[in-house]
Amino acid sequence: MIFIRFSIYLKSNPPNIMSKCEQCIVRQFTSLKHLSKEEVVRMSKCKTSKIIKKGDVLFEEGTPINGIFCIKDGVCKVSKMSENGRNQIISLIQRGDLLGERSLISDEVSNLSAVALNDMEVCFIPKEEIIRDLQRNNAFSMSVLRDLATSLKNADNLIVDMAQKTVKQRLAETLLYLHTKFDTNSEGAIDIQLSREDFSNIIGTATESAIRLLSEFKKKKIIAFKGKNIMILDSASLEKIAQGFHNLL
Amino acid sequence: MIFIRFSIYLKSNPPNIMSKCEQCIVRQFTSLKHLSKEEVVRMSKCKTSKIIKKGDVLFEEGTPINGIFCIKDGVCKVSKMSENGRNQIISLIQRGDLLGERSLISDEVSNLSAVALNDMEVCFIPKEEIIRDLQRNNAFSMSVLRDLATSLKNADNLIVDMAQKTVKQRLAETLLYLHTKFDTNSEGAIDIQLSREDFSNIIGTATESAIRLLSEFKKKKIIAFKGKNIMILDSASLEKIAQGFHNLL
DNA sequence: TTTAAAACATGATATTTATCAGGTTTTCTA
DNA sequence: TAGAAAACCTGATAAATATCATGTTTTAAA
Repeated sequence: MIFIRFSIYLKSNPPNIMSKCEQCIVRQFTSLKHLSKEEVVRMSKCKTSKIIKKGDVLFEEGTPINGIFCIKDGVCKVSKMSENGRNQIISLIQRGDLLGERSLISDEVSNLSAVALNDMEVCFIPKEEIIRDLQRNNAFSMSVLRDLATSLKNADNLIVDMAQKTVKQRLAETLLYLHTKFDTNSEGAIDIQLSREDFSNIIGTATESAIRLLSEFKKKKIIAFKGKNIMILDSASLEKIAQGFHNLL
Repeated sequence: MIFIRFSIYLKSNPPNIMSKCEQCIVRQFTSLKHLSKEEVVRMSKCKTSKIIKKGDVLFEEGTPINGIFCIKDGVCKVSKMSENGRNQIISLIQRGDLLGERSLISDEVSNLSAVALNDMEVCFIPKEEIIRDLQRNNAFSMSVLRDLATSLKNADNLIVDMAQKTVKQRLAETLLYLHTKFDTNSEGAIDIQLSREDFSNIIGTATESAIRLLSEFKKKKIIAFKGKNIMILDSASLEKIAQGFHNLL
């Protein structure tokens, strides 16, 4: 058992931290795949790799980022403080995602914070390098344009959900989203650990409300807890709840 | 009096509908200002101008747009249907804004609907033309990239507000936003007409709740109604309310 | 100009959600 | 490994908001 775990660890977390971008598989999942061979070599030379521990901050709202992060492994939550003093999680970012494009393009301090949800391996590419590539490589800038367009579409959907749906609907929606976005672990549970407070910060509610609703879903056998992870037992019910059929359950 | 009105009409609504992009002032407010002389001439030849009456639809959620709109005059509301069957207004678009970039870039049907709030004058530039310019003119594509980045930042802010703020806070926020975004008319009121239902669709609440809160603000002399338009009397109070100081008022 | 429809308004009530207050369990750290 | 801190949980209550019902005013259309 330990042996199996170890082999999985090796697979998703290659210890070769300072590997070159030329050979990096993760790059192929991102807009960076449109860079030319020379551009990749240049990038590889100026990039830095970092290990970020669970709970550590990648960057903080109001501070300059000065580059973009390419996520090689792990997951982080991206959030923003509300004037009410509560944190709102805007998105979850994982392996194969880029992070920080927006601030780089607008040349502004970050409007968001990013905190690791588990141990992460990320590469940081300095601003000048990316700006240079954006200005010279049209395939690359078009790809970034498409990424931003997708983010904007997702943001629009989130606005509507936040404005119109009940807390219960939003929780159901979130669970379904996690189910599709993240892998399933050996126990059949979603392979991401979110605290009850994280859940409340995703759906925009009081922590107690998130706890109560999760308990309710558990009692109704819609979800189950496998340690700190959640397993979806009845996604059909979750879909109905997300669409607003509360009373039928 | 009629004469004065007529002269204002001429100023903001030049009857020369089919004017050339080369001479169009509005183009200078948009990313289209980065196009070369030749590109502008090409665009001018393939663009179409339209008059859109108050209440008319520019495009509908789920349908292809096949180009972008450049707003020469008037205002429209951009909204999306929630699964709950209620409409959520995502943004208000006015003179000098472009509309439809996102769908064009992602090559998808629109995720949003746009409806005129007053009589509008818009130009429509077909997709092929814009895509061509995006691919060849880097200053232009970088500018569109910055536009999308700004939209994304605004969307993030809206998500947080919708998720964390009360309906009263959101209404105060909306009124302040309208005050900064739109001009003031001759009576000192905000020069845009939104129905109570529009307000409820902006802040994401029941129409009755929007009505009640607007009445409350009126009773407390924070706003006043000038016909169908709203005048801000006490923006300091609105700011406090938006930040969550409800009970002090 | 009359009439129908839409928009606006308000009260009563039900539902949803937050807050407060008090617990238990788990996790971290000295 | 003990003790502290964090996370989790539950009940009681208050506050915010939606819903329903009903009436008035304004707008648009015949």
